[in-house]
Amino acid sequence: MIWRKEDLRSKEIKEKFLSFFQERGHRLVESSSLIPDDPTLLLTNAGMVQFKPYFLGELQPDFTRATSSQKCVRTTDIDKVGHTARHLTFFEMLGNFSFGDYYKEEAALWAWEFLVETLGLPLEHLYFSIYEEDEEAFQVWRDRVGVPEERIVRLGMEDNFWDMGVTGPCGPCSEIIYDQGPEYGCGREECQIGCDCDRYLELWNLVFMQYHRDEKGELHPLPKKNIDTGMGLERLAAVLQGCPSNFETDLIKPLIEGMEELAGIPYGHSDKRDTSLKIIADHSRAMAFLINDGILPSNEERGYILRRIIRRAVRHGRLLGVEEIFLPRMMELVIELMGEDYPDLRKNHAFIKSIVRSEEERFSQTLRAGLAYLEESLRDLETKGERSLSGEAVFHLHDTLGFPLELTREIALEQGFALDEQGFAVLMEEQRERARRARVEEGYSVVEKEVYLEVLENYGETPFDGYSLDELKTRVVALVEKDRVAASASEGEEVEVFLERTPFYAEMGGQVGDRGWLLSDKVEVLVEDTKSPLKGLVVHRGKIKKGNIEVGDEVIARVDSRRRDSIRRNHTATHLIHWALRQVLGEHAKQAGSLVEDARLRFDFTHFAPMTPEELKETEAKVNQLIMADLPVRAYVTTYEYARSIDAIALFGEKYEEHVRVVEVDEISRELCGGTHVGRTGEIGLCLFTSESGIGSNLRRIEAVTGEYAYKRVSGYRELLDEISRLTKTDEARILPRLEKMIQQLKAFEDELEKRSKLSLGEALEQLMAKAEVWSGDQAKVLTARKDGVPSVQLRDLAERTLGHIEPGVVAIAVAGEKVELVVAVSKSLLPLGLNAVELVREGARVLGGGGGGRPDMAVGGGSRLESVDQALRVIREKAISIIEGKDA
RNA sequence: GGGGUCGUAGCUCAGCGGGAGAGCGCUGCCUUCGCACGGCAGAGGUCGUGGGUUCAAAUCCCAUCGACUCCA
Repeated sequence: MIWRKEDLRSKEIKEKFLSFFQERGHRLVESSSLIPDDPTLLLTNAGMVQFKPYFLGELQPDFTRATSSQKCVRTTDIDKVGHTARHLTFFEMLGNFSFGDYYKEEAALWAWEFLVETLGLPLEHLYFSIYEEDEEAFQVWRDRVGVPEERIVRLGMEDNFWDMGVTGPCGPCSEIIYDQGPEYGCGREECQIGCDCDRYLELWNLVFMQYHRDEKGELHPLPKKNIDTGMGLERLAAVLQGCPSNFETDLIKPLIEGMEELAGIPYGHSDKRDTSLKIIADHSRAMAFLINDGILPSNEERGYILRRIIRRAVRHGRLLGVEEIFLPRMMELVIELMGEDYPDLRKNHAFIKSIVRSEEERFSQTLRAGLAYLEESLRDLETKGERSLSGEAVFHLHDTLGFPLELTREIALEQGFALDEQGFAVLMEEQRERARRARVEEGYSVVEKEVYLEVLENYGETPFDGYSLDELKTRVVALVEKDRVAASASEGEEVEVFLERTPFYAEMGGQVGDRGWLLSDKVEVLVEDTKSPLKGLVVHRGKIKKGNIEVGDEVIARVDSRRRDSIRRNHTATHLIHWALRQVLGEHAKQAGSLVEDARLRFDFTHFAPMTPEELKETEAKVNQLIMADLPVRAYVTTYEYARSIDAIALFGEKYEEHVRVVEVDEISRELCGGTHVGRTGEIGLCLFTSESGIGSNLRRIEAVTGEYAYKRVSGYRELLDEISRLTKTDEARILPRLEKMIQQLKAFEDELEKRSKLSLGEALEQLMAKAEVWSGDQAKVLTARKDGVPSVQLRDLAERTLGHIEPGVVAIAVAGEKVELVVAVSKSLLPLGLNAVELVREGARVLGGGGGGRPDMAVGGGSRLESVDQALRVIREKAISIIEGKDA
């Protein structure tokens, strides 16, 4: 039976929850972006994600209790969405958190108070699960909260022990479960709490973080214990609103209704159709929020998750018989429904719709191409009398054409074909294996890592002074040669040098490592690259040009400052480009990677279409305006918290320390960045874009040059122009009309030439007839001739026309130039005699040391033995005559 | 990061070592009061780009650029 208190709108539920915990000393923290700061996570999939650094002890919050309603996307159970009452890809997670503050007792008491006393959930529907070994939790629930013993259930590691991965904080958890009644169950006898069906709904999970698990898997008690709880808003709303599933709540129902109208299909009449409606409603929410947070459909990482969600939704739209583009309409509904709580949605409204539309259109294309291939394959099978589509074909559809497996299966079955899904699975696994193998080969080898670790442990981190200095006096603290620690190294050897402190910038954040020299009275080392294999450790790789080096030596470390200056220019220019792109294209144009070298820079960013020439021009112009404005560039170190509060651009997916470096260009651009920069933008001189290209769907790349490299380029252009105007014998301003005219003339000449060559073909024919050898039999003639200077494209024509003069007969013409070309034409009427142009031309070509081929009535060939032309013609002639006579006789 | 497929006329594509083609679209003419349909004629191509192999490359090989797609 469905218990129902009153219709509590989900908005009110959320407010009640948040104010409940605010009243109990919790800081209200806003939902963070779906793109987490944490590089180990693709998406924000739980309420605690933004608090993870606090739990790990990496950052200290200025509060110890927090509460939030966090938007989350979770796709691990995407296949279950629409089939169960409770699975969603997008949901809002209500949570309260304690960072070393209160623990189990308060967490449990408040949870009870909120559910039972504030919301009035009836006890007879509630169960409390605990980790089987967690006596403390048992006592809290029974003795402190007053839960009857029979409503407390003990579950194992699988269900009630929580961790963040292999190592790190972890602990038992306790779930509050809502029993929806047997009619929601699977009906099996063994159905009980923990069952996979919809009867026992896990409503609220309280995690008691009390251990730290080390690399060996051992548990150590944490000095400061934490609480992390999470309750799905949709599930709670479903319970409170008396809904059989999440989909009937006021959070989702309007979307289902919208889709009912779009498809003209009523909800609640067919399980299959209901599933599609549910999937579309759920996925619509997810895609709107993902795009809203700046993710674009792509073929990798989070963009790929978004793409899959959109495509699944489209697919189910088609299943419901909606053939036209419908997702943009769904986006409107999502925004209408949730825009009040998430005002960004309204702001990005047009953008979200356009992205969804273009992805839906693109997918329609994919479907069409796949369908064509599939139907053809099935027809082939039909004619061969087979009834099963091969694993290769299914894989090809999926892998290359992006055609979903379920769709292949469905269409094949419809037409009475089976498919080899096992074969498909094998191929799929191979592909996965390939990708995994390729992944391991990155980074430093184990041996290298160990050496570096040894150095780091013995000598500590290398302080970097390169922001202000290009040169300083320092001491060699360690040397590594051929992956082994060494005490000294001598002339001619490759060596890795570790210094007490250094002005050399190690490759990081897309900026290449510095080059330069290590100098003293006794040694000269050319540093070819600088890297940082371990955090804080700088290794100078180079070659000893002169003398010997020893640990303990005093050296002057001097960076190649001309190269460094070029790098500075490019790095600051990169920030300017990032800013300008966002101005011109919109906020969605985010950095997706960059490379800063001395000779050029490369900037990758998210954008959904190739940039137009106008956009490129405008962006480049904006960058150069900033350069001419000669703005000051400042860099300073501050706390991560503060940097975020002033909206410094951080790269998503990067991990930041508590203290971060901020690089500002005047009041315009502000980014977290560890790189080296110019002091004022004017130093960049000039920034020229050299290319814009696509590097994946919705990923673009701009390459540019600055400073002396830009100057060199411009001066190269000028030389090119000079050269062109010299060649075209005109001045710069008139080059274009001049060239247009020349091209026009050329075209006219070509047309004229073709006309004339048709005429001259007649001439050639006459000349050829004049010196041709003609053999006349009763039934046919054989003509052979050599006629040099005929272009290959006309040779066939000439042969055909010659044949016209002697019909019926055989014509063989040879053209000698650099090589010899041969053509043989045979009247079609003579083919029954056994004459074959291909055979004849091959006989001749063999003499010339070549080969040939074609059709029985017209064949070409050739060879390189110029001296044998006459012999080749003779061979063909004799062969042809003998066949004709042979048949005559 | 690792794979796969595709780049041929304005569009959709066939051809996959020896004549660069089809359908739609376009232009003109015939038919019609006019349009659609139909008939006839025609324009339109560096076969993505650059190398190589070959007597011969749209076709095979390599590189490169672009589009699509799967896996991580």
